[in-house]
Amino acid sequence: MATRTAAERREEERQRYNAYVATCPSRKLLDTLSDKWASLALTALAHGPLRYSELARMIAGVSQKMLTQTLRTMERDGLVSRTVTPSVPVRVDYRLTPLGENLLPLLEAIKRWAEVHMEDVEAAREAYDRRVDSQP
Amino acid sequence: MATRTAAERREEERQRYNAYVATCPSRKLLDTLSDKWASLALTALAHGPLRYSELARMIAGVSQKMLTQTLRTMERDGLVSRTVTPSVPVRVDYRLTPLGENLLPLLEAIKRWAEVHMEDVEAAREAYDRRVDSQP
DNA sequence: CGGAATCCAAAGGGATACTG
DNA sequence: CAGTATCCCTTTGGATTCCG
Repeated sequence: MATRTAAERREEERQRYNAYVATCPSRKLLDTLSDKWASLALTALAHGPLRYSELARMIAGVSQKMLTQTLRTMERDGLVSRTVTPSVPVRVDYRLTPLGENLLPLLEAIKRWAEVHMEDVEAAREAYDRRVDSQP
Repeated sequence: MATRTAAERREEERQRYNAYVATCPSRKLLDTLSDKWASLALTALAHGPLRYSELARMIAGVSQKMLTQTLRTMERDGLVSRTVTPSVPVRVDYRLTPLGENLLPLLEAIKRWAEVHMEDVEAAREAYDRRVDSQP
């Protein structure tokens, strides 16, 4: 049956990739960092704990769904901790764990590389686009 | 017209994010590195140029479409260069540019951080999952 | 050999409405 | 306030086919 075979092959490929990700720490870390809002949340929390609504305001453009999802993932990964104060209304604070703080210097390194080299990338892109545009 | 307004709002959000990405080098860099196959291609090319088919074999699990797309993007970003030898059949080699080579140490830094700390992340995940599972 | 073009399924993610 | 649940559009990416 062609359909089933194709689906199975797809599943195999997916698992091959997952297996790779599972054994490759760098890949796992990149997956975490590149989560659309994770690095933003991480740097937002760099200077102290914040409430959910404060985070939502600082990370302009994030939807409530994605903010919650991002924070959950980061909590699960041990990068942030979540503290509920059972007042009325409830108050929830997020703060970096030591592990999360440990990640900040790496983000800094990424930022530094980017600040130094991204204009070269920009220039390369423009040059590339000019080349392509001038080709019929 | 509700439909049009919703679509416009969505478009605005998208552009807000794009505007942010455009002004944030770190975010741009993370977008590049986290491209599912970019870091793999980068490290595959670390020790010298490779042909298209060689890359395809080294990066097991990548589809031809994604490999091509990744290489195009990296070429546009000035990270790799593409050389066509017009023989029959054609031969195409990819190699890192100086800019691309310059990125390798950063990948190394990411790899080192991951190797040192990802087991903490693993442990945090298991602890988190145990906590959640034991809650009805 | 090294692609480009097309098609389609699956995942991602925003909007909205509801809850403790 | 800080979420959860649902709906549904958009994007991603694999499979397949065709080309120089």
